[in-house]
Amino acid sequence: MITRNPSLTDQVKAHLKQRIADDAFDDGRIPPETELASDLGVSRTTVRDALSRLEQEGAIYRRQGAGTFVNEHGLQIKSRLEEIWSYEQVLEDHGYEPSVTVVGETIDAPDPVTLEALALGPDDLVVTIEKVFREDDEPVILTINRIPSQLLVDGDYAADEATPIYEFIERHTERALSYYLSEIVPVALDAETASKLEMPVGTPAVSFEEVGFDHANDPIVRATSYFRDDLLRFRLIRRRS
Amino acid sequence: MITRNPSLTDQVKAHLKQRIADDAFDDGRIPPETELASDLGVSRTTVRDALSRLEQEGAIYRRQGAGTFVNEHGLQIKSRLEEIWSYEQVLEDHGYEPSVTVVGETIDAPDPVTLEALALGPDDLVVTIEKVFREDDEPVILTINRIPSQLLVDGDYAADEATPIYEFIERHTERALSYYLSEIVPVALDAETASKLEMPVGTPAVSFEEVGFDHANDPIVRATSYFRDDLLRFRLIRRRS
DNA sequence: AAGTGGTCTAGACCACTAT
DNA sequence: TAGTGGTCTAGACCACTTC
Repeated sequence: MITRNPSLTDQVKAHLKQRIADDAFDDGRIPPETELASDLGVSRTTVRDALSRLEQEGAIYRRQGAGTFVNEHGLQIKSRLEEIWSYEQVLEDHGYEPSVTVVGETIDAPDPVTLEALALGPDDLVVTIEKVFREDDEPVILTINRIPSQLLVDGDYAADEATPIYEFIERHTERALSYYLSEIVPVALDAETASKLEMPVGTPAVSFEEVGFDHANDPIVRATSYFRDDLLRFRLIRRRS
Repeated sequence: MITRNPSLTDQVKAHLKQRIADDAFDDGRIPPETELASDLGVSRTTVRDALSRLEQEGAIYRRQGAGTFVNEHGLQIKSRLEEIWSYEQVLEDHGYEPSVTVVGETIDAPDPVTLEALALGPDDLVVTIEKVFREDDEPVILTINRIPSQLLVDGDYAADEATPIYEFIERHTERALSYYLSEIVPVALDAETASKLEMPVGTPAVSFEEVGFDHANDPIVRATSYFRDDLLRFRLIRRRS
């Protein structure tokens, strides 16, 4: 059944992804774009948009003049770094069934980095929410989210703090997350973080330092996250720009 | 002067990028797509392709119904993680003038990880090239590249080892790099690596473990890289997929 | 209501690969 | 030479924001 929303491109992409997963293409060869277009009853442009996105994800590769092929190496990529939107989803993509625990919640004056990153005034307060994501009782991710308290128009947000942060923001503020600007920072786990992740103090870890912006391009959240490298490793594809 | 190659899309993208850098748009507002199209004498599709790529890079943001705007926060991104192609370019993007030193070159039997990653046979050998990238005498990056010796058809490659690896491969093999599949791995610098990067032993660092594939999707190089976090930090944009 | 970006079409022509 | 993916066009219609 072909409808709008999700877009035709998204439907074509999902369809092809399914057929790739089912190993439905002989020799890993995907049919020509014109054939896909007429088979699916859409324009070649729509097919090409879907194929471009699958290529970006590493699911296929294309060779001009030769054809389009399944990329068996791309299957290693469970979640693409630049498309991460919630850590719940990341863990699910890795085959985990995550549980989330709120391990801390405070309202305080912001630290200097947060004050600067969120462009706050001297008297503004921030709500800090600290969460641990676990798989089978093993902690995998620790996140610290800081949101200006003035944005939380709905005072009754405490019960909702375990929901994914983008959803929490949509529910309890009048903003919505558009994108994150992230830094990849290497750390040795300090005593407090190590204990929360149940790892030895000093274990090398990757952390993300990021600021989330809304649709008007205003900063609305600063997040810091730590990851257990033994349980979760980030992969990505790099191409010539 | 409008020609093909670079493509129209690339020319439009470069043109707009320049105007953004020159701060030529009042209030950060970029003209409507239809206006850009007629001004530049190209179709709206071409303009939209260019704008989409600039949005991906974080240079602009778009709001349906409202318009297209310069993203002042995007200027923080010197080089996008998923578009890195040579570390020379990364350092130049950060305003450095890098110099490259080959600090080691061997031909040996591959270690087990390399053997597996490059799908080698038991008797195959690999050429290992180790390089340090410096800025103003400070080491910033250490890379180790491993290439099957059988691919190096040209025996006289030794003098070329300081050139960027993708160029080295194009010159001295019959293959060309198409993309890398990369893992982000946290490490504490061991004695040898620390000494090459002139940092204390045990310093936390980000490293990349990656395999490069050619246009036929065969693995042709395995690379491991270490970065000085105090001199070079990777940034990226994360969006909803 | 007017104007913006988002999606989709049908078709042309080019560049490259296979045979 | 035939067939593939790559680029580009002109235009239609939709969804959303702004006034």
